[in-house]
Amino acid sequence: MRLAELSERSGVPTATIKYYLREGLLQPGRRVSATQAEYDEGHLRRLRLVRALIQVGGVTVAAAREVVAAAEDVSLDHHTRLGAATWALPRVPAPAGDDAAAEAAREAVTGLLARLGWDPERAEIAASPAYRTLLDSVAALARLGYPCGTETLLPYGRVAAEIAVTDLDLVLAEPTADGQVEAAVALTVLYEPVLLSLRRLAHAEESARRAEGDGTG
Amino acid sequence: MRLAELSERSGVPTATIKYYLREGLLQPGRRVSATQAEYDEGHLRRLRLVRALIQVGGVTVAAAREVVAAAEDVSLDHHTRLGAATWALPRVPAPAGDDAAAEAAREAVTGLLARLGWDPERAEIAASPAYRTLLDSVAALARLGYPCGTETLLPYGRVAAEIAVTDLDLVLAEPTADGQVEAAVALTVLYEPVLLSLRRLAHAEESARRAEGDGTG
DNA sequence: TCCTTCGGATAGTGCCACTATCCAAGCATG
DNA sequence: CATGCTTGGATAGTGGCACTATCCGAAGGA
Repeated sequence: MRLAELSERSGVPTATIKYYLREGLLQPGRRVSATQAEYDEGHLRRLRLVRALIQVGGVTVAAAREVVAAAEDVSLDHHTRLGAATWALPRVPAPAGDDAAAEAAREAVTGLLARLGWDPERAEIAASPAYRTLLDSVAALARLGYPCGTETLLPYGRVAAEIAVTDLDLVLAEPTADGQVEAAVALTVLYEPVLLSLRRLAHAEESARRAEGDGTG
Repeated sequence: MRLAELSERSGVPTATIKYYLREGLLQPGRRVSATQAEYDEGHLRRLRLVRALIQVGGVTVAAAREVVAAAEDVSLDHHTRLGAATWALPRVPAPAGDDAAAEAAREAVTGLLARLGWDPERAEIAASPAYRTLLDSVAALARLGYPCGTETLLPYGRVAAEIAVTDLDLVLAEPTADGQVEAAVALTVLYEPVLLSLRRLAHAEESARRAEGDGTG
């Protein structure tokens, strides 16, 4: 199909598709003449994924490029490619920190990993962007004086472990290796807003229940 | 204290504090002369909260203004003020949608609420921004062909309900009403990156375990 | 007195995700 | 073959956002 058709079927403006091509989020089409290129279903599928990552997942264009590059890099082993989504989302410009709160955060998180039985030496954990984000977020909580010690974090860690099992099952349900990689990216990122929204709704539900229960609501 | 001291103690540049004052994220200080104003510990605390919301929580300045306005609006009842954080974070510019995927999302989410025993008529749920975000996110998953039916969503809903109980306990542990409101805002927003980071780390841990377990490296 | 500091106002910066315009090379029709 | 529309690539511009740099007159301090 032509670029115009790719645009029509995906709902993405041609100008935006050209931008994505320039930025390397999409492989160039097969050149069929000096001024024409041919795109296939793979391009359409990739385009839809990229759009969802950016619009729904809130991923930046630069991060999306990292993600898709890792996901389609066949020189990496399957396990590494599955982790692609995890390794490309800072989302936080690291508000620095070498104060007491940062130290408390380090301590709380180290204790948390121990309590969860997660290996703190594992490179996938200690060196990951998510680990930095976790430290920064916990430090921010500490700076505001809110409880965020190991015991406070534990329920969140348990819940994360539980969800991860569900997530992995969904990913591994995909029949092909490439399908699993794409699923890992899509499900990791797109279930984030789902989870956060559900948490907020659960807050409303739980708060309303308690208000009703104690007769003050 | 003067604006300069407020800046020094919070680590926020004076120009940025002025900007926040202009945008209504911070109450003006007590005017002590035509060119001087006095700020107190309350301003410092509020400033730290706003900074954390924006830098760590990724909240926009406009949304932060909504949140703090609702949180300090004494004309609202306690329950409504506690919900302030829930009501001010679109984070997603609503990618439209009245297609089959949107319909499937509506159906799956309705079923989910039923299975969780949440009241779909409750205004705090059905009318909340989080509900829209949830529908949009599920629709995006459906558009990509990933499983997101009621049964698939159920584990995430259960986990959200579980976390909400923990969250509410933390909020209600605050002794004062104002403290609870601020805690609701801070903990709702700042535990989001904590939860998402932990989920990513759990992915890495779980994936590595499975890879070790089945001997494929 | 003189010099710094204060707070308020205004305009500008840098980044990001597009988006509008232009261009030359096809292709399609009479 | 002429004509006009379409295509894909290149370039520059737009709008939004979160600051940030500069200027100003008034106040305070040595």
